[in-house]
Amino acid sequence: MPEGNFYERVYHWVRQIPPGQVTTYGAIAALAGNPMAPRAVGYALRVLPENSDVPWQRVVNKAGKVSPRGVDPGLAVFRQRKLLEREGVAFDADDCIDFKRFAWAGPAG
DNA sequence: GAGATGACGGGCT
DNA sequence: AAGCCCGCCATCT
Repeated sequence: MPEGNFYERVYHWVRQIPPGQVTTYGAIAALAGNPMAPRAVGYALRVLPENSDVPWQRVVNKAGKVSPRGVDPGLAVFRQRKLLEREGVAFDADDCIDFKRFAWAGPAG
């Protein structure tokens, strides 16, 4: 039993993201029932272990970039980017992901 | 119970 | 176009 149902919802929707596709914190927040709680989504993903079954790496910010976090933001971004590239997600020279090509359309399709 | 935190987003400058 | 400030939320201390 999770402490809050919100976390469970976030994890549920993030698990729906197929490999090679990405979505935003805002989109997950909306799916979880709180469109104005993208920060809470980040908080939920923050507590996940690296070996979690939740593909947290497929969630990026609205700018199409990986969000820096932790004591070593550069390393964290590097590792997430590597995971995504391994799935086929491409980054441009500005470290941005092209949503036109890799954005998750959502549960509806 | 109150104050502070953080992997965001929108609006304004 | 890029950067700064404010507001939003759930959670933690």
